[in-house]
Amino acid sequence: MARPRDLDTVEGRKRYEEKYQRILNAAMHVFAQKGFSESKITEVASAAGVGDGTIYLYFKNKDDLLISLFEAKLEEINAGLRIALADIPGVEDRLRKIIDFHLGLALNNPQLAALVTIELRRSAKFMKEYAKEQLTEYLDQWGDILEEGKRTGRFRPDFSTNILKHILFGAMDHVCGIWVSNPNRETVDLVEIGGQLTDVILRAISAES
Amino acid sequence: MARPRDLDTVEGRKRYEEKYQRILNAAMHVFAQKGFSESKITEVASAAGVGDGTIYLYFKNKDDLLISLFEAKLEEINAGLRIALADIPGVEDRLRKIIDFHLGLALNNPQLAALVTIELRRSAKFMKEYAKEQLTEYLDQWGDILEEGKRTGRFRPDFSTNILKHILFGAMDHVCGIWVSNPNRETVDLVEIGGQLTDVILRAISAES
Amino acid sequence: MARPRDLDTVEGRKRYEEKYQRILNAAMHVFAQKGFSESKITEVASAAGVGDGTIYLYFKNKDDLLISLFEAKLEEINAGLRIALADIPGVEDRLRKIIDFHLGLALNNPQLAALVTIELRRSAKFMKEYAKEQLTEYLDQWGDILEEGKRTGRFRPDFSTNILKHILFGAMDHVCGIWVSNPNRETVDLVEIGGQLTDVILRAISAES
Amino acid sequence: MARPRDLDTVEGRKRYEEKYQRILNAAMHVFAQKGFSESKITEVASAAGVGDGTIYLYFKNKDDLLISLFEAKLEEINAGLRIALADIPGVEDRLRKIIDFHLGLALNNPQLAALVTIELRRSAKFMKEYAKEQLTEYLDQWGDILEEGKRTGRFRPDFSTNILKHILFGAMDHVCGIWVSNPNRETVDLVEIGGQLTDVILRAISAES
DNA sequence: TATGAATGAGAATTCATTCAT
DNA sequence: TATGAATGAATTCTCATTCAT
Repeated sequence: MARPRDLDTVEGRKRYEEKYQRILNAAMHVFAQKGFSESKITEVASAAGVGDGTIYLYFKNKDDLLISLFEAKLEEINAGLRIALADIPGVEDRLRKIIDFHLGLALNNPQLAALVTIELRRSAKFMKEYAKEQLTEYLDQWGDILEEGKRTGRFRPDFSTNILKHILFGAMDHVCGIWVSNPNRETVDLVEIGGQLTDVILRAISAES
Repeated sequence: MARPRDLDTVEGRKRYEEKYQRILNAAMHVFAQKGFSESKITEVASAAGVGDGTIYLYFKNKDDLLISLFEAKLEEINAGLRIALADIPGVEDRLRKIIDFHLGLALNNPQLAALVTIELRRSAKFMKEYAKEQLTEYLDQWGDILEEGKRTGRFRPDFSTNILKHILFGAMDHVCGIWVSNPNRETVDLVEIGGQLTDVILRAISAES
Repeated sequence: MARPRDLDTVEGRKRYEEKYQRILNAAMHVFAQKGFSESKITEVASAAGVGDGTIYLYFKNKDDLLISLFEAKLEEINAGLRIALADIPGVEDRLRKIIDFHLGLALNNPQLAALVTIELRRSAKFMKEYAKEQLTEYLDQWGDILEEGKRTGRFRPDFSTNILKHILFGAMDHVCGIWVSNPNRETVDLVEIGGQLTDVILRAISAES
Repeated sequence: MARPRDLDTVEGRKRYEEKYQRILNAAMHVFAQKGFSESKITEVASAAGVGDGTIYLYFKNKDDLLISLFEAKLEEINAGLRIALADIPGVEDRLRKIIDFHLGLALNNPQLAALVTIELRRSAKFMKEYAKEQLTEYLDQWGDILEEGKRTGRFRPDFSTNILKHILFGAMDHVCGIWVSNPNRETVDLVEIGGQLTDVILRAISAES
């Protein structure tokens, strides 16, 4: 692999970035479609409109392509969530928002959602070395809300933030996974699901009961 | 593949069954360890203490081995759950039991839990064609309890059984997945998690709040 | 391979011979159907109604099965031809007879004819080491007639017996091969072919022209 | 198999064609030597001086290699025969030429002759689906001469063109086959054989006898 | 003798990766 | 930089042969 060398010119960096993203997007589509190990580099290359060899100018190998894909997308998602939550005051509303945001991810990019739910788990290696950091940050944003709710007395103090954030995430992840892998996706109502989940969780943790 | 022909003698059927299970168990260990597509038939064979070719006397191909593994184990699990719930009267206790049962699966056979959480999702093909039936039955046992709780007035009537069973299952599945893939497994307390989850869910759906 | 040991009892020899022939016939059918290298020992065994291993009590290996098949059948054919020609006086009639006999082979046992035309050539090894002797004897019976015709003045003296017998055999062999491999065998008239060939050859070599 | 994509540049097409022929020739040698089913792809690859995988860039699989080999060579032969007969006026001379041509094929390329005589018959599949067309065209060129001889009154009208062309071809094919598979090839005189065959056939079908 | 389950050497084929252009 | 033809290691699966029963 030889990373392009004219990265110091603005021109060059832009061209580099553009193709890098193009490959990443192609990989996302192909991997989501057939699964990582059934996907061929050639398929990704032709989906990206580049030569097979070009992939190796931008990524170390096939594994690195998957890793980079997760890194980039998860980072994007984390940033997105941070922005989405930025100006929402109440913890209940923040919780509502975070649930909507997660469901929105699946709605807007089922390809990526499918990849994350299915392939991210595939390899403990990826899980541990690369994606974990980003995933942890994502989960922490959930945890922060729960923590804040406890602190402000809006949420009951007697549950483990750490455990509950996983419970919440797992519930959403599974529900999205079902939706994503469902061929007649239209008939299932993600919004309804979001409402139910919000109700359940608020009823369970609200202090005023 | 030439299924052995002396299945009509009791002797023969026993020997067949014994080796079939031996291979299935070996597959479970190997697949759980390295993931399906990273596992080699040779590895499964030598783990089972048989020749490579022998695998093909019992299974059509590598895919069939995975499918058969899921079919057999999920069936076993469903039967186990049915028995476990058989003589428990109250819905709250039944719910408690079902959560314990699921966590117990992970505790008693992390190998299998890892396989189910990770590899079962791998291929929509498997998901849809083979395992779905068994998975549906498993989820239905969850749904039945929720339904019964509503009917008997113990649970609130205003939640969707169908959605909640997925939420519940997803939460547990994720939490088990985390635990299973966690190298320092000992330090995380699955029982504590089970307790928290039960509390949360009962608080959310109990009618008397 | 352990040739049966009770071959000294009449009883035993008969049983041995019977099964030997049974396997040989099964092999003929199977080999003729799918070709030698596409045929599996299991197929021959089940066609013969014996176990796979039993084949190896009667034949050294798969190659030996083919060799033995050719040896047995060609020997049978040679003997048959010798008898057929035994009491025919004139060389013209003998030539006519030999042509009829060859075509009759194809007519009566297309399976074998297909095998001989196709598989006998396959391996120079078989050709040279085993079948050649029998084939040579067969061809010699053709040569003998031509020789005798020359000697008695019925046939022209100016052709090479050795070459002509090959030409004759080749012509017949090919024509039979076409017929054998022809799916709508019925519509082609082997008898007509025999007549034409006889006419041509007699016109070419008769002395009285 | 991924057929090279730069076939639109003259450069590329030439390089492709060159390697395609190189592999085809290597296959001819190897297949002729050991027979198709005894030949390994690795052997063909190393005989062609390419990697194993390269074969699969040019041919779909091992069978396709054999089929393509026959298609290419038979086409070449048909074209050659057409040219050879182009400017020969008399039917007797044309018949002589066609016999010489066929024997010349064996003389000049015993490898190919061996393949055609032995392996082309191997599989009825190949025979019927692929090679038949080319073989038919070849035989038709024989038939055309016989037909023309009848029409012009040079040949007797009382034989079946259709049958005789097969008789002729069979005779030559067999004789070539013997020669090809004969280790001490030098001692047998193909030219002498050609002369004898021509004499016999002309004596048999000429009208002026 | 007869069996057929077990074996494992062997072969075709795939595909990530390289590298000459 | 970009390409895609070439590679060959690696893997699945087959099937002739063996051997315990």
